[in-house]
Amino acid sequence: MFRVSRKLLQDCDSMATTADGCIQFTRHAGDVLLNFNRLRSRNILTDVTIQVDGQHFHAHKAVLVACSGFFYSVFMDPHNSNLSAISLDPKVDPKGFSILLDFMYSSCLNIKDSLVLTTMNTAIYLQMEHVADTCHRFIKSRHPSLNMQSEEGQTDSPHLPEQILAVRPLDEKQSDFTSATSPTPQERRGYIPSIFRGINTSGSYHVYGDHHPPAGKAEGFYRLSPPPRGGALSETRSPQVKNASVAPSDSAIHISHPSFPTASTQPAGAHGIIQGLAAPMEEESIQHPHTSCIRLSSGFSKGVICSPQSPLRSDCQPNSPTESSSSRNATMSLKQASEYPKEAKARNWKKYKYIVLNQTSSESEEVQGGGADATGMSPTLSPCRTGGAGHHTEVQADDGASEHGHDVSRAQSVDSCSNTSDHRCSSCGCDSPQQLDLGHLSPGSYSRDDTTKYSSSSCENNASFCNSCGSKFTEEDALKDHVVQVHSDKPYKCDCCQAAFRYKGNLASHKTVHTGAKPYHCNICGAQFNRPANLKTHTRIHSGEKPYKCETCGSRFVQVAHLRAHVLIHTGEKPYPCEICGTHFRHLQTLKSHMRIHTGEKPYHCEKCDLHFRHKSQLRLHLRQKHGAVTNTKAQYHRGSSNITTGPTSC
DNA sequence: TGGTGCCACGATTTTTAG
DNA sequence: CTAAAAATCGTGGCACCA
Repeated sequence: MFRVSRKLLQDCDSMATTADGCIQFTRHAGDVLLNFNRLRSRNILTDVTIQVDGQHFHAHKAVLVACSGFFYSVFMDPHNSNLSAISLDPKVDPKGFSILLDFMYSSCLNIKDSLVLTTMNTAIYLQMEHVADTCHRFIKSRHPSLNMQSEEGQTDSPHLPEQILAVRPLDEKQSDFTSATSPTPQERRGYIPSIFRGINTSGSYHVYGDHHPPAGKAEGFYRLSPPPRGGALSETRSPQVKNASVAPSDSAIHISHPSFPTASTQPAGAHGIIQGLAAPMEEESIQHPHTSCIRLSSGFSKGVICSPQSPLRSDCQPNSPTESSSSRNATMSLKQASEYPKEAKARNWKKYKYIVLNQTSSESEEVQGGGADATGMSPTLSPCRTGGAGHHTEVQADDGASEHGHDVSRAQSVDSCSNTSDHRCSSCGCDSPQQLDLGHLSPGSYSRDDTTKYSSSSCENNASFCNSCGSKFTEEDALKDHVVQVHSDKPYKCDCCQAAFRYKGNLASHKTVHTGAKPYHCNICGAQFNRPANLKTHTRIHSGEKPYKCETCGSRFVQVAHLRAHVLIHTGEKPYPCEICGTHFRHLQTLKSHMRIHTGEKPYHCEKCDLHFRHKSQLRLHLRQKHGAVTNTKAQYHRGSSNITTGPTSC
């Protein structure tokens, strides 16, 4: 250990010091889980397949064991440690399992009214009591009349224990599944979650870590019998619960991992969200000394739901992650996001890291478009996903409270799970379900869009004010004109086309492209370039300089973009999907070429043979083989001057 | 001016169809 | 087995942005 200066901590915003001076990387845990989820999404290093009602889920045993007592029991058995696949009883709802699997990897539990019972029962089955407990409280909070009756009913349910973890041999006809014996009822009884004993505030959750499910063969499948669909609760639930299951509006529960700066948001009336403490606690929130309190956002309920304590575990089993007990980390992380130093090398590393551990294509798009890494803030992304769809969370990097001028309480992330954000001005009370009114933002905290930058509509009256000079306008158009004429941040305009640029250099570059001038010459080959930077890159061809090295294989590249494309080989990522046939490609160009299969386009034509080819390389090969054509090599031509030109080609 | 995303080329390899 | 088709991947250059 060593002590660090305040300056260092300021520079390294993801760090914090403990009392003994230990450097704590506050985002580390979150990053690790996020990366695990990315690995899972790309099926990298997953070591087990869980089959649920015909659907297959790939996962990492370590994560499963860390989060589920059930999986802990399965995989910690030395006889089962090599299991590569497990089949749950088909009665297990794959949707419920998917939700819980997503929770394991993201710390966000996203459930819907229609699935809350399924989710709860699956959680019971997987021995994720705290999740089941939360589901139960969720139901109860929506339907207080449910009260304890059903809980007691569950407690007394004579068949429940056996149903919760009924491990039985797979049907003999499925030969690829190994058989397994069932635990004794006494063993199973230990799995009864506390919710069936009522809301347990004593923390006396049952220890299940000492239980081991029956051992199957070392390799093969387990088949496991879950509680009956709908679970015991559904059998004894009150009419209110029935109503809850068909409630028209879905609700989402977000349980924030302490390491994740996730803040759930919700529109009034649309989603009920049990929100972690990423956002500052509101007045209705209560910090219980022994429990982590999660706020039930307005529009859903005004109540406070106290998250359950983590169930006790055996000595060797890790506790499952529970809800956030503090918003400190989350708040800090988001603040860090907005203040993260834009040091070039750091950005490069984050970019590289993003590539190496990027998600699926859809996620990739979200990251790029949603700014996951405009500043490389991947750790600030909420990993909340729904149904394995890989939704991302956009982080509102700017600090609402500081920018607003009022006491703005708003969620700090726009969560795709709820697809909304909760922006509320506590001063004037205005509510913006979509986005915090830019008019509340002070100059300098705006988007790059000129029109939205200054256009504002005060919550206090109908007048609009220029945030730059304070001028008042009664009409939005007048304000916009004022902004463009007076405060445009792109003052450099092209005389020819009126294109505007923020920087003088950009305008100069732009003019060079309209003139076509290429004043920069390569002294070795004479190649001409319009930009010194392009010439500099070009000269690497001659010097052999390849500054960008792949840390995996050691390959070196002239351009960092080439390295980025290259590392996809190692990650296995194919971020370009064909929307028609679903085939994924590693390179955009390949996808474009592939799309010609669907369009039937064959743009490359041999006039001598009247043959059409889909790919230029096909035509080239044809020309060589059939007509003895000699095409220019890359080194012999420059674009536009060769006999193989961009676009459709004929011989 | 550096960083970066994107486009495109072309050699090569892999897959598929006959 | 062979040819065609498709995919892979390294590479060079352009142009936008800050």
